Amino acid sequence: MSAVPGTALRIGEVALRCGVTTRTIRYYEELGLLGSGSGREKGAHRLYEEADVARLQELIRLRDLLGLTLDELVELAEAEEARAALRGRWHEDPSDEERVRILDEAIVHAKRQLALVRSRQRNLEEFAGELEAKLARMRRRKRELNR
Amino acid sequence: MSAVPGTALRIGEVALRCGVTTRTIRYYEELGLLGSGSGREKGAHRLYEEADVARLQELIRLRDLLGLTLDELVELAEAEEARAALRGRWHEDPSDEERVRILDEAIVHAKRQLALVRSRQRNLEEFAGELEAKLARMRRRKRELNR
DNA sequence: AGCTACCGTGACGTAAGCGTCACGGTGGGC
DNA sequence: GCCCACCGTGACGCTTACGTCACGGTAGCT
Repeated sequence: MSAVPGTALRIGEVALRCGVTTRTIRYYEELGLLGSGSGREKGAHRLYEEADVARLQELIRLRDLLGLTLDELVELAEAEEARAALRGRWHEDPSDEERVRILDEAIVHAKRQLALVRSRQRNLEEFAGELEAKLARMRRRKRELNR
Repeated sequence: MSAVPGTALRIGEVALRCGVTTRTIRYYEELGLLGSGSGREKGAHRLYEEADVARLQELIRLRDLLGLTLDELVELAEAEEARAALRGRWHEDPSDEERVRILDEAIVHAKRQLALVRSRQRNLEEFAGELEAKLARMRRRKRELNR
């Protein structure tokens, strides 16, 4: 939500790009999932940039592909924000040990998400396998009929 | 729901095995997803067999892995029941042409489900790919720090 | 300044998917 | 026959994830 000029999107645009409604975006902000970031004057329009769109799209993917609830997304986002706070210190205090620690945390986080995705993939593969087997059985029976 | 003796389970057992509550099972029956099958006397306990457990587990998988709504499951089940009605005619009227038609319908159905699963797998693979890339970037930066 | 299209902020509404009583009935072991 | 654990049947409750007004404000264009 920092003020990078030239990439200012209004809520309607963001909603369109992400395939959700503006209501959803405001709701997610209310839950603490999205910006609300650097205080905007009361009544003023929300402004977003590309990074925010990417963020929202990732949230939607976690929701739709992995079936995470919004509460689970909030937990996840809280962990991310803790790391974002660390990232803030990245530029101020460039101690290399500190940087390695920050990276390590981020890596652990990404690995956890990846593990979730992989697990879901395995479940789907098992399911697919059973469906293939069923299909094979039916096709065999059909061939036997055609003889 | 046919009367195969020796495999009679009560609702609580089924719930336990499938990781749901009895309420869920009754609700699914109310929606037409499960037996209610060959009329049971009013007030009598529901009885299930292994096939019913398998059926419920498949429904739960479709719900959890693919995120289908119960309405979508109902549509799916209605199509299945139409085919089950056909299967009834399988043994009465063993015309080979009829059997091929029945098999063809079942095959189309299984293919549709499989396509759904494959599509979901592709989406997950894309997601996993992005996560891997992110991980690789972070690991590279970490190595650069350790030099 | 005025027009138009979009936006912000409550606040109430709603559909899905069960949870949770209350109350009476079932059924299998002793 | 009795007991105890489980079940059936309503019926109302609840949470999640937004939908849907109403009403006033904003901002870019002219």
